[in-house]
Amino acid sequence: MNDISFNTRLNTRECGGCPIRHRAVCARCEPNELEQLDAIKYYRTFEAGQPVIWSGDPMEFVSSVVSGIATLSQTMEDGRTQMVGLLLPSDFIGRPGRDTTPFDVVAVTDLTLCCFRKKPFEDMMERTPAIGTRLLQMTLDELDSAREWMLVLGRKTAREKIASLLAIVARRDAALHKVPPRDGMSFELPLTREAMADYLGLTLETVSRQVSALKKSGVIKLEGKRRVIIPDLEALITEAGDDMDGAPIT
Amino acid sequence: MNDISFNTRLNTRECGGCPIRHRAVCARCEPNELEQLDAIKYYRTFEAGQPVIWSGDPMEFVSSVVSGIATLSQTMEDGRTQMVGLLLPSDFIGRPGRDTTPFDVVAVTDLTLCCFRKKPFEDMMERTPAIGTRLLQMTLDELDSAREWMLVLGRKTAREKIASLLAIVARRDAALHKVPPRDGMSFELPLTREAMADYLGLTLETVSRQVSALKKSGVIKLEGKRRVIIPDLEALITEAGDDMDGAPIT
DNA sequence: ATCTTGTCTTGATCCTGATCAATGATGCGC
DNA sequence: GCGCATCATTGATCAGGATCAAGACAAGAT
Repeated sequence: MNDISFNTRLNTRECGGCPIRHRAVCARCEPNELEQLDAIKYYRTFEAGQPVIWSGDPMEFVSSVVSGIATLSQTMEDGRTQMVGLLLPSDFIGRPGRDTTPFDVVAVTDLTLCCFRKKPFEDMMERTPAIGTRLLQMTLDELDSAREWMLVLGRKTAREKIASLLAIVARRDAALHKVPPRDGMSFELPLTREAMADYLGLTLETVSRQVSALKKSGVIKLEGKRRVIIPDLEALITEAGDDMDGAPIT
Repeated sequence: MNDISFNTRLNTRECGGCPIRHRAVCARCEPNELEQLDAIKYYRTFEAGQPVIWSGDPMEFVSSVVSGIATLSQTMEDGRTQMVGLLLPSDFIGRPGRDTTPFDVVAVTDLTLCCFRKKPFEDMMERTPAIGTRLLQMTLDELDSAREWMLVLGRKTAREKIASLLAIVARRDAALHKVPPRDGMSFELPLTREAMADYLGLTLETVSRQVSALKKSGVIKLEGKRRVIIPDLEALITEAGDDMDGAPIT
């Protein structure tokens, strides 16, 4: 793959799963009926670790993740925290119709968001029902994911939880590169042990132990601390306590 | 309150939170632009304990709960079960745009659903964007609730989980009767200990013990096994580990 | 080269909630 | 009334994961 084709792909790729299917980067693409939105859209970048918005803040924009990873989480007064969503490229952030943000959003890696000021976006939704329809589909998918995660949090063992997380990240990573997940695939795990613990309702020590245990039993291999290799995808999914069906490739 | 006024209220009340704000029972009400839906809507009743639909079944209708209570749940192959939603009157069941049902729906009490065949409902959604908008709002609310529940499942102790469940049912019960929740309120807990356990990711023994413990410390009172009295709402919410804000009255 | 700092691993011990088991209520059919 | 089924309570014991604590490892900073 040479530079030109790479750049071409980059420049013309769609803005992730943004409900408005505009182009993310290239200004030279063929016009479409939604280009008016260019007037109200802008990009914001955040460094790894930076908060994007806090729970309770006024919601001034909605956005979609262009690159990088963010987390959606809640914290109790005594400091216990639970991650409630992992935002990968193509995920949507925000709630048309609400004024305040319900959860904390934090950039895990360097992060680029494609933002729309909220009011113009809502006006646009009214004029273009297709946006609402698409947003409804995305929201329904997220609701299914959240509910599937409730099974993980409520009923799975620590080992199953880790395997579930790895299986999900593997699937999403594959989907991001538009290839089916396969045996032997590898991916960079974007989360620290602590972030994994927050996601899974565990402590970081337990996460570390169970990751080691999965490595020892050959279900996963590690390159360094973060790159994970999945020699046998079905084995991983079995460890997660899932069967092969279910689990859409989201 | 005499019989006539009671019947009048009953006959003209809206069909819960159904995205289509038609009248639930009365055929004599003033016509509105959505009455065409009467042609595609019908009612179904289920006895307590009956399944409404199983995960994976083809989805032939969408519906809204008119009366009674249903649960939305998932089960693993080995039998571990996690409830992922509690469907009270006004809740919507179904997924426009999807063909199969993602979770099991079971009637907990006797249940009446107001159903719409799925295809005509989808057509209607296309012609009437307001329905989609309303459905989007409802779905976003459900997503928030699901995410709040993830904190309960992932990070709260057994005692806090029980208190959280009681607080939620108390709030929803109050909302259903259109009164604010208040100290001294009481409600019929519609769930068995086992169903509570499935909702909270606990065993029924632990539920029983913690309910007893909350009773012993005076946070709740019981009349029989099922009727719960909340002498001090704030105390209950404190036991749940929440602060007073958050928690919309849904 | 050494010191920091952040991240991860591993060990020892404790405690919450699961599991196994027995016993009480309550309601229902006859 | 009695037997039976369902649901709930309570007790004894166990185990999975939390907690507390010590070190390992890598990447920068000085």
